[in-house]
Amino acid sequence: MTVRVLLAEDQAMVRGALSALLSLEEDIEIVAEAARGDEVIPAALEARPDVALLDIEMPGGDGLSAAASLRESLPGCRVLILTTFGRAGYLRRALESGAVGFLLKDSPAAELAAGIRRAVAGERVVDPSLAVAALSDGESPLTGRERESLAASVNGATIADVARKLYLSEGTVRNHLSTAIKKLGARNRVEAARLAERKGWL
Amino acid sequence: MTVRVLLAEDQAMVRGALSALLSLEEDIEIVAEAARGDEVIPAALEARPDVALLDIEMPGGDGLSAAASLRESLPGCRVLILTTFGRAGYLRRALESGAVGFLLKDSPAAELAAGIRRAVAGERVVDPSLAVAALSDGESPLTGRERESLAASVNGATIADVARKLYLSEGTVRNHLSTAIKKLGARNRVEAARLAERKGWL
DNA sequence: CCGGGACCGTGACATTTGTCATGTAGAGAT
DNA sequence: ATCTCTACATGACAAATGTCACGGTCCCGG
Repeated sequence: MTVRVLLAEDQAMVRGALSALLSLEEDIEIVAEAARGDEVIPAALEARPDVALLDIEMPGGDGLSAAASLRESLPGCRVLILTTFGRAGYLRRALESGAVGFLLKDSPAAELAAGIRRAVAGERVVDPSLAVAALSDGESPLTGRERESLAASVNGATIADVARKLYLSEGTVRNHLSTAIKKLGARNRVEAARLAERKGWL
Repeated sequence: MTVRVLLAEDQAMVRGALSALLSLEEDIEIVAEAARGDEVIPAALEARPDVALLDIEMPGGDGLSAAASLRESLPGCRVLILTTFGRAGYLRRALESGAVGFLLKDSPAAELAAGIRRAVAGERVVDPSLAVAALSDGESPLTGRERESLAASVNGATIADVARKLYLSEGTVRNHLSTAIKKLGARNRVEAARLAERKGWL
């Protein structure tokens, strides 16, 4: 009885390599591949996989929202998230989205097949060190507006730009950014954005 | 006659997957692996590969400088750079470092083995679209000090911090950043840094 | 109902950042 | 020798950013 796997990963060479890696396993079969977030659902409906292996960072919609929709349209399919970044916020959101596991590309290659088998067996698959980090990092201290303001100013946008985008006064945006900066112990909104980003709070 | 390959890539799972992919080829053999930049030279001296496949972004020294040292300590070994980012500056620096090829992780998986064979045959291996981009992007318009000032202010450092680090007056740093901003058509030093970074000019 | 308390919104004010005019030094052309 | 061009350095000034004190709304527990 082989496990039917859908593989979603945007970098073609990595996708092909992972496919080769999994094809070495007798009991695992790649039945569908996706290069973009919005290709996941159609491919899954077509191929009916037992397990979906999703990257987070993809063009056309990220893996977390794909996981959520997959949860609805194909409830029997277990979702495993496979990503580069061990951000606590990612893990939390992944589990909220109905994923049963969270693997890091930094982990040994052998854990991939093992994780798939454990997912099929109904277990949760989470890197232990990552779970600890998620607990210690905890929840985001940012309020909704603070998060929005910070997120809108990541790529060099002016405060005036952010204010326009959020339909707020410039003073208000400055204030939200200021409190965010203080909460995160940063010197700038730039540094604040970097820190929040790294924790997965954006 | 099999090709002996060294594989340097920091993400263990990707490394294992690429290894599996290449092992499927009859005429290719992985004789060494490295997870960090500074492991490349020792591993190469030990295993004497015909081809070194190097990622750029690695802890412990990047793949470009590893390529340069490899050029000296093992001149017979062809160097192929394998990276996520098709930045023009990366390509230029890679070729300056003595690499014979430059592959993108976005390319199809089949190009990897093909690229290795072409490298062994003495050909240059460069993605054509990337070569065009490199030519159109051209050289960096930034002067030395401008580049330094920008690079020092990427992660949210204050102008005062940058001035201290470079032993300059604050006004001077402001001026270098200002010209850099104007040259790149940016609104901020943040945006300027992002643009320059993406072109590989940092 | 009546405080807290959390979140949001705003303008005044101080600090930081970006722009400009100006000056110096070296390299190459005339 | 002089002229020109580029890179570098600096301080004065204008514009953007960060901080602060203040109100308003909503919700929850007493």
